[in-house]
Amino acid sequence: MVTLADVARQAGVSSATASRVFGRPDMVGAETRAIVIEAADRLGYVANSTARALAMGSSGLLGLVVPQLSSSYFAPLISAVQSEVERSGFELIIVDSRGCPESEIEIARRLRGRVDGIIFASPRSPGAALAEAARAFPVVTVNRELPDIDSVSVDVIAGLTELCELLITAGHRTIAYLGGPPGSISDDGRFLTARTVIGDNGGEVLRFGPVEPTVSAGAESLSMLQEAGVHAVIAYNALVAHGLMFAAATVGARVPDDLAVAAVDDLIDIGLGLPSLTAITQPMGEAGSRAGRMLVGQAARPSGTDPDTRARTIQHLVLPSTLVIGETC
Amino acid sequence: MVTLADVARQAGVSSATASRVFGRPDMVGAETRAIVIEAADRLGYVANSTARALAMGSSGLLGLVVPQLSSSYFAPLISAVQSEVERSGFELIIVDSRGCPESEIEIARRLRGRVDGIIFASPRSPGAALAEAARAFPVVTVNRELPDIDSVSVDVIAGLTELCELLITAGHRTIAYLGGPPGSISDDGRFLTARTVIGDNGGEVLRFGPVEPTVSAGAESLSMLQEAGVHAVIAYNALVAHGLMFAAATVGARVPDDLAVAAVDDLIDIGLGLPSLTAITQPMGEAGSRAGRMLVGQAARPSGTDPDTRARTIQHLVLPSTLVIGETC
DNA sequence: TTGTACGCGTTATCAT
DNA sequence: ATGATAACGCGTACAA
Repeated sequence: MVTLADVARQAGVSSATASRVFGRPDMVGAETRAIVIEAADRLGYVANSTARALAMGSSGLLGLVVPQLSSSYFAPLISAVQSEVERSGFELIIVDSRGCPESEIEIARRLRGRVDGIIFASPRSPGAALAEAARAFPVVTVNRELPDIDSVSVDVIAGLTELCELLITAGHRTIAYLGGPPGSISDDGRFLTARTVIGDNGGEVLRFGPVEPTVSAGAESLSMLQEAGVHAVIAYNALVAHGLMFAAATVGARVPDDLAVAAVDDLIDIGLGLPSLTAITQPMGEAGSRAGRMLVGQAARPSGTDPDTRARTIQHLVLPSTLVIGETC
Repeated sequence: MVTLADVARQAGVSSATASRVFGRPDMVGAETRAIVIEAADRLGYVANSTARALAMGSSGLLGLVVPQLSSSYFAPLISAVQSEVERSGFELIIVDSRGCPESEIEIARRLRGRVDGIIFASPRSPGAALAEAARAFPVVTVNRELPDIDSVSVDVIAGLTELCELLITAGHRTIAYLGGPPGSISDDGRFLTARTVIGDNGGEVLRFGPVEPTVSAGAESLSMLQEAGVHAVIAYNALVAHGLMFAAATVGARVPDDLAVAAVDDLIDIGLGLPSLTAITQPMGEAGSRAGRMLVGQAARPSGTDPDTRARTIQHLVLPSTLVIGETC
């Protein structure tokens, strides 16, 4: 490995000057700079980020913890966080907690002292554990508001309300809610919202599930809905909704005439590309870039900053979801 | 931040002893060990992995570069690599190259000096650039065999041959190949294999596409196939295949009677759960854990090891794909 | 078994 | 503008 000292020696300057060439280019004479750079890439010098991190007291590494890496829901978030973070000169380390609360905090412990901050996406851990982590380093949560932690969340309630009203307007009175996955914090909230809104409008909502958030689980659920005699369904998830539609198509049921289908999120952005579904589009990409920006803001702040100053300015950002009306409803 | 020195002072021992308690527990007296541990977690000591990395000359960090994070194809690979790597006490940093060759090597440059090794999954970069990276640190490629770099790849050719023979046996003579995505290295290979095998058996293969690897792109392609009068299609990808099937169901075309559908990979493992498709199952999870193991093996080797020793033992692991016969064919 | 002292590669302070 | 030097936190010969 070729070090800064090697470059300095080769260029005939001190290692301090060589260091400045890369860190503070303007603090060094134009010609010396040229010489050093020349020497550097002749020797193939690459800065050792570990040493730099130790000297500067920060690693330039940020963490993102998601419950499921392969989830279509988080894909745009992950992508956006990565863009945002790299744009600010940080590196991103993405970890999959596999939906397991204990592993979330286990991950936080492992990452401690290695990253400058962490984003927890839809964390399932107890708030206390997250707060504990937040005292160790900057933390931003997504879809989870905790008193002392910056957060950005998507307001599905608004879109869901709009959706329920749409269904009522369309004449539906009995509406199925097909929920999932088991253990999801947001599932209950969605059901309750639907029940309230629809109940207030003289309708009734039947809760089915929970089912796995997969196409086949959706397909298998169709008969259940048909037996219950429902003609409108709100699916937890676009995969489930498409399973329903797929099964409906194969048994000759018409959408939306025989069964109106809607979903709480869509899959347009993530390469599945099934646009005509009536769904609540959640701006996960936007959420990701906002969360990324918030974390960078915290992490970039000189570590000497008075902790109290940071504690007093907790942000809770809420992004609106929008109802996209397709042909399935 | 509480350092090892703090712990040592608190415990009344030297920092060397404190260090050994965590690194070489057996080299320290039982009671001193207890005291140090006591002091450590009373102070809430967490080892600074940056400093450790600098001192030991390795970071305990491995990198995984994928062309697309949200791809259902790579999801099981990513998951497996992560498991494997964590099992060996490493941390994994996952980066999305967005399918852009330049960004692959750009990433390699950025990660240099920060990670102990990298896995490139289905890299599109020129071989020379990858070889260059491989001289800087341990590298393993997936689905790309380069002379001097360890690799593990999945042999789709075998499964595809089998599939073609199946279609021929079923009586098909004119078979469509619906390819994509643009720029994929493997796409050409698949088409050529299909043409060769089917041609050898007196059949003919028509190439369509490339199309985006999405469900909707598949759905939109159906009419194209119907106009061409084909009754059997091999889709690049299971998403595309399901788009075709979805479109077929809605226009009343029967699968497999009117149109036999097969795909080169499936989506069973990744939460889409659509099992009845005839498809070539690629063991991406297995590939991931093997690649992870290979990289760990390289990275864990003491850095003082003679470079020549490592250079002479390049491994190219090839995993078989298997044809899974569903109802669509 | 334990302590002393040095090195890892870089940045930052303080001279010059 | 540049150079000497002290950190940064930890591992590890080497000595005791």
